Amino acid sequence: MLDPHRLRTDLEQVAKALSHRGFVLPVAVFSELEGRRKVLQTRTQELQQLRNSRSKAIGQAKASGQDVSALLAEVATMGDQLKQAETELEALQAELQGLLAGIPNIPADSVPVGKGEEDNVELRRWGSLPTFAFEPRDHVALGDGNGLLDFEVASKISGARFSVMKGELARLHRALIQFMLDLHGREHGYTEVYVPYLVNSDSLRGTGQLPKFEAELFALRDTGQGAPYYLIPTAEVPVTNLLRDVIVEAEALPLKFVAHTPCFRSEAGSYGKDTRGMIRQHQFEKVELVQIVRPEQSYQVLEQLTADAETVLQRLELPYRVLSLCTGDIGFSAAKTYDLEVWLPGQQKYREISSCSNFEDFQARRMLARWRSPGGKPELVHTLNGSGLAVGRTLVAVMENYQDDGGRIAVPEVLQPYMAGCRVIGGR
RNA sequence: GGAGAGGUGGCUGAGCGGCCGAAAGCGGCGGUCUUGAAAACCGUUGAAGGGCGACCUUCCGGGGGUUCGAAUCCCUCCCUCUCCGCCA
Repeated sequence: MLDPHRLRTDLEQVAKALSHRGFVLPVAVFSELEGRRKVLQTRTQELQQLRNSRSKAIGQAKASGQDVSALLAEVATMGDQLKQAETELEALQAELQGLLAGIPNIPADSVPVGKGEEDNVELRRWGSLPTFAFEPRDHVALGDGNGLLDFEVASKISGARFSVMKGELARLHRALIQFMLDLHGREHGYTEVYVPYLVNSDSLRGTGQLPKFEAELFALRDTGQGAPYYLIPTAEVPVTNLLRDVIVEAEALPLKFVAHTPCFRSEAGSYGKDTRGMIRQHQFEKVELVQIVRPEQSYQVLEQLTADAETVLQRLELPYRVLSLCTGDIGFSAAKTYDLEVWLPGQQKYREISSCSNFEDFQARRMLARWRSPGGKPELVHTLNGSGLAVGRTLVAVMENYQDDGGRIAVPEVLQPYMAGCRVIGGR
């Protein structure tokens, strides 16, 4: 959520900044609502003040034994007036809140201006692309038919966009998770957390998935009482919400968390996209990095967090590149985002494997996550997160980059300790 | 699932329908004292919103109701704890 005060005082500038990401701020609607809000709020508060002072007078008169019938008569019609004003104000504020909740974050100044994917700026590349003396297979060809990957049985059990991994491949997948958790936990100083995979709507509002992106979520059938649960689309939701409605002491910052969770996405609107293989699934594993920091440090931390994610690819010796997403391509809540894209020989393309973002105070304002600043006053923290990494896609990258002409897959050196020394899997 | 107890400020914990944004203690901050620190003593200390401002409004788990007036009474939901049952 943007700062409502800024929206009131600097509407044109905000609208301009948002136009860079292709968002049209309904300026006229907003200022009209805001104008009415101001009048109505003032009036409501005046009525409340009057009621409070009259009620107090009645109390005092009663206490001193005076007759209060005159005072009561005076106040008789006030209740309805006040109730009406309060109801109107509430409706108006709900409308404003709804509008506000649908406004995306303002891109940082350093974000390249552009319309979409094609305008993202490549910052650097790491590693050299593997060369093969044969036509490299994609991960489906490498895993299907030899018992490692089974999409048919997955679709029988569940449907499209699910997969079943077996044997050494399932183990390699698990090894990746352990490796990533250990790297970030032991070497990068993140605290490992285990969190719920089902969350309430407040949590999703806090990180910005609701109200705008409900269609991308899986909701559990309402059990009849209370609000429904949602399956998390990313660990970012439960982990960042650890700080919801919390004021942390300055010394406690930065808070660094790493969590491994499954992620569930409906992938609405991506029909026909990446239908082959396990690139785009309804269920996948991810190791997520989350940091809660002082505002003045967040951009420095974004670089560090991105570097932490890059380390995973470097240790796995997977070639990748880093993009700075342009204003037209960054996510709803983000002020700035770096994407890591790994090289997939089977597609002869770089594909997204991590997304590292600084949300500044956008999420913090929604969830009221604050820290006690040196002045003693609570201030909003800045929140960041990044995949470190998407496990399913990392597995795909390992399979495709480490294949040999027999369709076997070499186990990256750093994973071998997690595989009981196993050095090669698969083949037929 | 059954029975009971409870949710109040950073924490613990009081709170006859009006003098309660809320006692007291702890913690925090400032000061006195001290070479310095501790102790002691004095003062101060919740959050959100509106207004240039004096100031005003809202908030005692969430929502609804009764009342001129609700932390306090009623309804409802959620959560926590204890016991029993069941269960990985």
